[in-house]
Amino acid sequence: MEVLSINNDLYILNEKEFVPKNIFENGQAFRWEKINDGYMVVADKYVVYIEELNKEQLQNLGNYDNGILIQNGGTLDDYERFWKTYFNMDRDYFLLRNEFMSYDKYLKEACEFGVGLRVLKQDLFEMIISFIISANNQIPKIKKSINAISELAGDKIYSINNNSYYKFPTIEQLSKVTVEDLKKYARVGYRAEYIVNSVKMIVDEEVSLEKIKSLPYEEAHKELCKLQGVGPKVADCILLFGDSRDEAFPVDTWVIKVMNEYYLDNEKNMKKIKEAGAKLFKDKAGLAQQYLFFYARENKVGVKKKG
DNA sequence: GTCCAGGCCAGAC
DNA sequence: GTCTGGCCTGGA
Repeated sequence: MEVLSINNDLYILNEKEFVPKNIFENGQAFRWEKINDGYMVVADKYVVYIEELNKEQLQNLGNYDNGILIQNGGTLDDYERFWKTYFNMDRDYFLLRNEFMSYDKYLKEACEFGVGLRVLKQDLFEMIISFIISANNQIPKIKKSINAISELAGDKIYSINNNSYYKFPTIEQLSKVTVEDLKKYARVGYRAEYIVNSVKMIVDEEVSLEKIKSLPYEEAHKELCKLQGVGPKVADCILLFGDSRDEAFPVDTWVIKVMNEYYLDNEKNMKKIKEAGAKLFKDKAGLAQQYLFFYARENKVGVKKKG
């Protein structure tokens, strides 16, 4: 793997374990938009366009086998300080998949299907709010709500043509937004109270984000569940995508389907499904979950066909 | 009009 | 502790 920065654009070269679709369309991130063959992504203070390089571009850069463009991603310093962490570039996904492929034939198939998937390390506070919104909701709506909240309270970071992009608000900024505005502009419905109350609990340090980062997984999970609108599934998403807790195993409808299709027999108890995940995949349950989830949703595993 | 979506909460047992 | 019904909203 090699990283270049040319004219404020970053290039990640000769890294096969990096497929934008498998990273962004995997339910872990919401601040992206499919444009042409790539993705417009807002992360921290950055607004970037990410796409796979074609043969000509690879040749011009110096005969690389494959590569990713992060347009407007910044300098190598930006890479070291932000992108490297955001994309978890220190994790060797090739090794990880090889390990998983020896587990069982289902995980093997999911790992082959999901080559290039990576679990992001995003901002903890942003993940808390994002996944409170995600409950009983669908991705296009979640994305709209989060963009609206960013526009409502966050700093403007970039404008192009008539589009403006906003950073996700800080705790301080979001604490000033009212339930009424969240309902009216962000269309989050009954989740508005959850957001306002949870932000207040964080501001008042009834729940400390620093503490959560330092606690062992089980205790961090318990701590997050004190927040309104945060249950077991949402807490696991927050820990997996916002704090790189690989043992977190979010059980959503797709995981219920895929676990019952391959590992369990019509188990409906979420807690038991989660325990099965922990037993099967141990301290890497969250990573296995990502491959299984992606495979299940893309292939509609466990969905009864009509007719 | 009806149904449901990447769950949580409150109340009942 | 475990189970059930209700829920904002927008699109099928």
